[in-house]
Amino acid sequence: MGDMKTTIKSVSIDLFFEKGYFATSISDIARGSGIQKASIYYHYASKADLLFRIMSATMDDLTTTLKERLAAAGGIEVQMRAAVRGHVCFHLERQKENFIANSELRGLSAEHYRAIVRKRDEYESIFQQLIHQGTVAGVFADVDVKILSYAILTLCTAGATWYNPNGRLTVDEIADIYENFIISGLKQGCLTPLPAAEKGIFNGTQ
Amino acid sequence: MGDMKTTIKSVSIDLFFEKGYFATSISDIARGSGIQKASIYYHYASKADLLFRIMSATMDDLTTTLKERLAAAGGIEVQMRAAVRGHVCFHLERQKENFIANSELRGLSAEHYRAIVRKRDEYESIFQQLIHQGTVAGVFADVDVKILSYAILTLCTAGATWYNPNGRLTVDEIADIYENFIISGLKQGCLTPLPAAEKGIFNGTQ
DNA sequence: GTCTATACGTAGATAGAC
DNA sequence: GTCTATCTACGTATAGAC
Repeated sequence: MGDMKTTIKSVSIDLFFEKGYFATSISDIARGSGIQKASIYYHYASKADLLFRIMSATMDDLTTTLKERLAAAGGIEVQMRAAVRGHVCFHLERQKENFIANSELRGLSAEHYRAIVRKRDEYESIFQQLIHQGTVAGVFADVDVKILSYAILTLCTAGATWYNPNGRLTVDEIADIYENFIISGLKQGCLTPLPAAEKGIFNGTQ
Repeated sequence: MGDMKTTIKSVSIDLFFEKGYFATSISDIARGSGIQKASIYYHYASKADLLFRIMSATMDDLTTTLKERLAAAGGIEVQMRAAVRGHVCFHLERQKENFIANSELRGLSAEHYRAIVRKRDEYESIFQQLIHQGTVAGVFADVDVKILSYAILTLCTAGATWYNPNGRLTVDEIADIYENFIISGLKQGCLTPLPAAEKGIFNGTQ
């Protein structure tokens, strides 16, 4: 946090989150950082460069966190719970960067855009593998993998839009709610009974 | 579609969706409409005025659609299914306007912002009432009404981000998937057994 | 209703002194 | 590393002719 390069990045995150990338000017960032706007260009090549570095670091950390959590979890349901919890917590704890990473893709150049989308796709594919394995194993209902992965991820990601750090619930409490909601949605226990062989018993409903 | 005022609005929806509100200039809109940029101001007071009219009309239509669907449905689960289906279909069928309405709030003036948020709150409260009624009646598990309403709405809304009209699935197929996922998530049949008095039987799982 | 012309501000970025 | 000064381009919006 000490050096100016870090300060500029930190100020940019705050401003991009509050006002949006396009509405934030280099002058705004300079003012927030306590320097003249020309000095920004000593540390960063352009405004788009700043945006890309923020997004790129966020995506890298997100995937690293997920892989760590999955390595420590065994069994498909437990892994999916860990993945969902990790996704929610990461997005709420680093709300601003995640909000930016999900809403300012249009500020990127073509190459940078591709780089970020590649990272996002890699992250999504981990969730898709988990869902696929769960359906094959009969732990989850026979759901559409692609649509459900988008649903689960955007659902949790949206938390970064409305989350209030001073609000009624803690990050862990919100993660609990999402975890149960999503696992129930994947199992669909009250809608379609799972094969008797898998569950041992039929679900009474329906 | 015949008059210039409608053309300008339609072109603006396309451009705001593709490039974003801030990245779209009045010159872009004029070029797309086949007139000079000064002529835009004969029809609309400002760029922000255009944005507000697009958002406002979209929100009004959204709420009207929901109320119509609910009036035709009986029973809490059936009503929730109708509400979810309506929300999904509206967002996919009018993808561009809905994407704009959910991502460009920062382009609005303070008063216009308040007006749109008021409309959104009214819409959300209908969902919150449904969830609350469902939990009281025991049709749904004892879930957190606020968080679940945000979850359900943002989940479906996000469809407008990734939906491809030429993609693998139809709007109705996607609506089916979302409906089952959400109803399962609200019932949580495979996680927490509902009160025996309400269901008549216990759910076998757990 | 649509045009041409233009006012006026501010944007991102660079040059070169210190 | 940070500054002052400046370039160049483009933004929204208006004035006034037709």
